[in-house]
Amino acid sequence: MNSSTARVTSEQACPIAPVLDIVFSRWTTPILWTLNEYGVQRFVQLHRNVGTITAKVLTQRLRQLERDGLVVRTYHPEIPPRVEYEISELGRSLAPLFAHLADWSADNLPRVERARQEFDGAGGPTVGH
Amino acid sequence: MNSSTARVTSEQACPIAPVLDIVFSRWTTPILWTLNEYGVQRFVQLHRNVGTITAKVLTQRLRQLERDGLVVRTYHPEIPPRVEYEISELGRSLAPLFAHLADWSADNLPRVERARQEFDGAGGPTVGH
DNA sequence: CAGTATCCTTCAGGATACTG
DNA sequence: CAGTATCCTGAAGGATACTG
Repeated sequence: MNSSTARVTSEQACPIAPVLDIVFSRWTTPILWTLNEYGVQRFVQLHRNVGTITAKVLTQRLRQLERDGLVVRTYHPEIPPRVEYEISELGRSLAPLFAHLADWSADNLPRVERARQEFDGAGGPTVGH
Repeated sequence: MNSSTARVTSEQACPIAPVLDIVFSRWTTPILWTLNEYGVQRFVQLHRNVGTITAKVLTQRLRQLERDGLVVRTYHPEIPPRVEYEISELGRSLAPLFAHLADWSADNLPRVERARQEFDGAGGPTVGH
């Protein structure tokens, strides 16, 4: 195995790979975003606010976020039960990053749109082949 | 449909949702990262450097990136053919964002790790239930 | 209310073989 | 070399029904 044939793992190829699973799994950004915007919410409220997600998947993602320390779950043993979800301090530390992303989006999404139209108009990769 | 029952789309719930498909689709960050680090590369080189990705999927992702204007593909009609991939200016504009992400990772990945161990050690969500 | 438990479908992505 | 063409599998996620 020499350096010209060695295959590399995606983690080696990309130092930010590990974070992606944590922060950018499906539904995690809508969940974190609404928790950050609207504060503490019960399960049903979150369900309504996060969009067209099923209860099963919402639960799965919330468990993952709780496990990773980005969200705090509080169970109140009442009847009927009350469960509240809140973004943690660690979760809140993502806010500047999300803002950065929103800025990039505002600045460059139009360029992406134009690139797509050119590409589609020209009819595929690299005209002439 | 009143405000207490209205269901919302994930795009409404999360302004950054549209960018995620563009920038954080699977394999896009390793591809962009290596193109940014090592400069212009031919298909096979990229294939070696990006990690354990198949040629088919690499082609798919490269097409998407080209279409979105993040990558430039140059076809040289020789025999054998030579194709070179390069990150575009638009693609390069993501560098600060990726750096931000790398910083967050360096600062907070350990916290995530600890949170996971606590969660797993405690045996699931919210002890007591 | 806040979830589970099942069943089911889809489809991204891998393996393999082939081509201009 | 730089891909495409096929086939195939597993795992994510939706629909639905049920429970403490």
